[in-house]
Amino acid sequence: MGTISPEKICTDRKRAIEELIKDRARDTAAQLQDLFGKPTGDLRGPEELVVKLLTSFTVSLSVLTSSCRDCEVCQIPVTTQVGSPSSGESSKRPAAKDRRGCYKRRSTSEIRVEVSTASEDGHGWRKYGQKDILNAQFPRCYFRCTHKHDQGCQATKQVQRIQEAPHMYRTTYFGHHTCRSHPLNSPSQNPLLHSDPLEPYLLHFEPKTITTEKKHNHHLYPSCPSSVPSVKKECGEETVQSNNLSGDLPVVEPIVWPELMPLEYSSSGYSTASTSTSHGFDMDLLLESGDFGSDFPYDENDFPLAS
DNA sequence: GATATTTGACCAGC
DNA sequence: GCTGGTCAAATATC
Repeated sequence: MGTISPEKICTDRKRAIEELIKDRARDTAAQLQDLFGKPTGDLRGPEELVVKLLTSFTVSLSVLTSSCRDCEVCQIPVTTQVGSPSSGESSKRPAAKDRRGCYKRRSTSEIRVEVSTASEDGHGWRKYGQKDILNAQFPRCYFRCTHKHDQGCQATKQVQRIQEAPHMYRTTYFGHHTCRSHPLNSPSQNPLLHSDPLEPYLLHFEPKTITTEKKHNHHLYPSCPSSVPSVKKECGEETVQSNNLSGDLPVVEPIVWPELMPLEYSSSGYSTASTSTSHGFDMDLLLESGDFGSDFPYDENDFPLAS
């Protein structure tokens, strides 16, 4: 009988990782968790099972990714160098009358994927596009760093609502911030920027302290609230950082958008619906190291910002 | 008036 | 040829 080649093993492992990472098992568990949305301190029955399930995913991912870390096949997190630092979008523009669409498409840059329920990452993002994606129910929004021009920051991100879990958003970060728009951008100051590549795979459960001061973003910027609050602020003055993934970080202002939690939140606070407690699990799956946050590519009526 | 968002157009890659 | 990513003019908001 033939033996299974290492490549085959790695391929299978990769598939397993993808199954865990992508929309299926993890999001299903997340949906279950969301259905329960119970406080952290009193887990019983189904709620506890959900937490255990999510924890199992975390452990599985860690095992799978650690067992073959150096294999190319298993390199789910794509962290390759860009061919040239001069690969700016304007480096290869033809002298056309209309430069629209004339750009240098990013080849492969540092990619980080995050799935979270809400909030932002403290960076200033400017939306530069939106596309309807084939076979996707929701459009994909494209953001670039606000400091792209003034500081040459090449960080971009894509935000897309997860079809199977509409209350969650998949944020894909490309590149990293070279601007100084946020103190947490520094690994030494950001406990999330672990040196261990496995750390980002952890599912983060955190007690979310709900405040009622979440109006300003949503009301001022109903379309893409998370992309905006910090836009007009100077570097280092970011104060809104709701997607706090670590208990070490101060919860400045947890943001829960009404459309995300329609049964729980009202303008005056939270009702006593099933997930209305002042504490709840905020599951964030960091699939790659580094940044964190997501966006809300929907308007105040919860309609996709499609054309 | 300045800045951000929307949206159609264009191009790269498959 | 199709799809996704980006640009930039038009528009909206502050």
